[in-house]
Amino acid sequence: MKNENKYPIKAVAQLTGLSVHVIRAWEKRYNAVSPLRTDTNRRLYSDSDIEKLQVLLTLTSKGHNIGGIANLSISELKELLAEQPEQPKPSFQINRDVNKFSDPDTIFTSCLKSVYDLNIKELESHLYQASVNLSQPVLLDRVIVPLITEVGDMWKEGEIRVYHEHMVTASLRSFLANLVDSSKTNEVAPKILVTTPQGQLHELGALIAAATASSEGWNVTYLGPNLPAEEIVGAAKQLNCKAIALSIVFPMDDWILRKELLKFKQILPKDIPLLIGGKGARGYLDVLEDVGARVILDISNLRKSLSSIRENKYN
Amino acid sequence: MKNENKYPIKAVAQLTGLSVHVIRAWEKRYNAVSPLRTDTNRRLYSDSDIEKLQVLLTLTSKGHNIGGIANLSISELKELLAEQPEQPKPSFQINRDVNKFSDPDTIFTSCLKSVYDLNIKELESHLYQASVNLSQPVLLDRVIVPLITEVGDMWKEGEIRVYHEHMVTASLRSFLANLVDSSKTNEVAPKILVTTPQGQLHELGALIAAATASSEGWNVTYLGPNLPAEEIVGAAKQLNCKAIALSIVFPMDDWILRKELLKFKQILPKDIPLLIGGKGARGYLDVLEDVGARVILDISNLRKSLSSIRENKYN
DNA sequence: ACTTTCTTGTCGAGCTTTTGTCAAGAAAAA
DNA sequence: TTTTTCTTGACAAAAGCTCGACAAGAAAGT
Repeated sequence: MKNENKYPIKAVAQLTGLSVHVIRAWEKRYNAVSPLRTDTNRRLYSDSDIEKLQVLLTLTSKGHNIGGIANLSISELKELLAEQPEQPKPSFQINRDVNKFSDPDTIFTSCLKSVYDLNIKELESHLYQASVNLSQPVLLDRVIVPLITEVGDMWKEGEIRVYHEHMVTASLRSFLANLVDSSKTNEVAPKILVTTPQGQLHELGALIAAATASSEGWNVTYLGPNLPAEEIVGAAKQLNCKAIALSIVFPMDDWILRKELLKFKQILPKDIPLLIGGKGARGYLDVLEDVGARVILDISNLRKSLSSIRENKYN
Repeated sequence: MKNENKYPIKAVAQLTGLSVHVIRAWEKRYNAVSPLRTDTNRRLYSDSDIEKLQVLLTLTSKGHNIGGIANLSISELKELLAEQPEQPKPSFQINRDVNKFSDPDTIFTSCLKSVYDLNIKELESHLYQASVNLSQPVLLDRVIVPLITEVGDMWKEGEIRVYHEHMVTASLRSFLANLVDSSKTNEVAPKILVTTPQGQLHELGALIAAATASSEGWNVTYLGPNLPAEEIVGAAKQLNCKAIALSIVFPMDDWILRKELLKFKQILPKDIPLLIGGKGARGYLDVLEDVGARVILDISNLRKSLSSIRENKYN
């Protein structure tokens, strides 16, 4: 285990979106984390410290009070995160059509079945039902994201083939793109640029971010995947964007992406915050800290960051 | 026995959708649940508490009165759930008024202007107008294809930047995807698989093909770009497709693509015609002939091929 | 048909607990 | 020098608790 404790408190604040005051308060009052100290008493946070803080932030936004969960271990916290209190689902078939249209878990299961069956039309109709009957947060959190995760897992496990995954992607992509542009354009709304860095071909994460920002009232410009840093910054400048959101899903140790991300340090104006999310984001904590980006853990986190940016409270 | 009670009331409210007031009222008036209390009198709910509240909510929304069912046990409630079906689903259509912009060339020029101005919303609104006022063939032939060509040219000439092209692509992509799925599925219609071969990331051509096939009455399965030959054939077989359409735009002398295309010779069943179009197709005439593919030069060509396949006149 | 009663979601007042924020003064780093 | 960080103590907003009230709608009685 390579224990690299290297982040000063300000970097942690930058990455997580917490304020330095809160970080210290959580440590003092609840022993949430125990960062190492330098000889001169400065705190030095490790990657796992950051991860724990991030999970705590997520859970608090889900309604947990910090005092009650701060002293739990990371694994316990993740259990809480994963836990979706079960909707009643006995194995009887009668139950199926009771709340078929308004229960996110049921819809999710239906979608998954459509994927297995390679039935695109059915999948799309389920998604359409979902978009009518569920709020956008619920739709994203309980249906779309689990679906993407599950399909990704099945693909890794070899349970489905590449074309299954492509099919779902194509379908979800057009569905999510609709969620974005269906919201009305407000001319005074702040603009945000959403895309993925060069080399990152998977765009579902970016689309989810775009849909979220859109539902939060932002004026979203979605550029599709795989765009070089210079282009991203160029577009952001020209469009006068208030923020940039990127999604990274490919796992760590990709030095090309590392290099690509580092470019932002040179060319990104200080006043444009950079939000980076996606499964792969955590593998690049060091670089992200370097470029002053904020790591986004999940959707609620993204919402929070967006609204804080909007109110100019950004750090 | 674990630490079962872990949800504060706020989390329960978010999870169930009930307001905190209602949760407390149900407890006080009907003893619906009996959450534990912390030392400081805060409520802590268990998973089963949450489950019960969820069931109660479902039942009340179906007409049961809370006072009558709140004190039942979970198992009794679940029995109640296993009753009465339901199915209301009104659908309505909005009728747009006819617009004066019905000339394809005018619309095309407007679109191009929007691209120059980097005004995505305007572009999308023009496209929407076009889809309302023009027939699909005209829309594709006179607006979409010229637009893509023109943008591609501008990009080559250096008149626009990469992000411009991305922007247009993203916009067109979602627009075209809509054209595809908006057509109703006919169960007896022949199926066609549309995608691009591995290495080909540009998908607009494929989307145009998909939209065309769709308007020709085919049942289109669009798999997005960049799929290996084995997967393409695998999907076509599983879906029992009557044809496969691929789009190639990247120019010649790509030996990887050459190799990829040659694979089809081995694995493609004889009875599935392979249609290959796009700007790049010409660069691979030799290979395509070898695989027995049909080269598609333009949209009308595609239409013709599709209808001949449909009537089994192919070969 | 018209009251009267019951049911039930919502709200506010007053109080306590939790939690984010800040200031001040000192020390370390840049 | 200027910025960052540290600790401590304090403050105030947010959120939880109880009790009570109110109003719209359903049910029941006349």
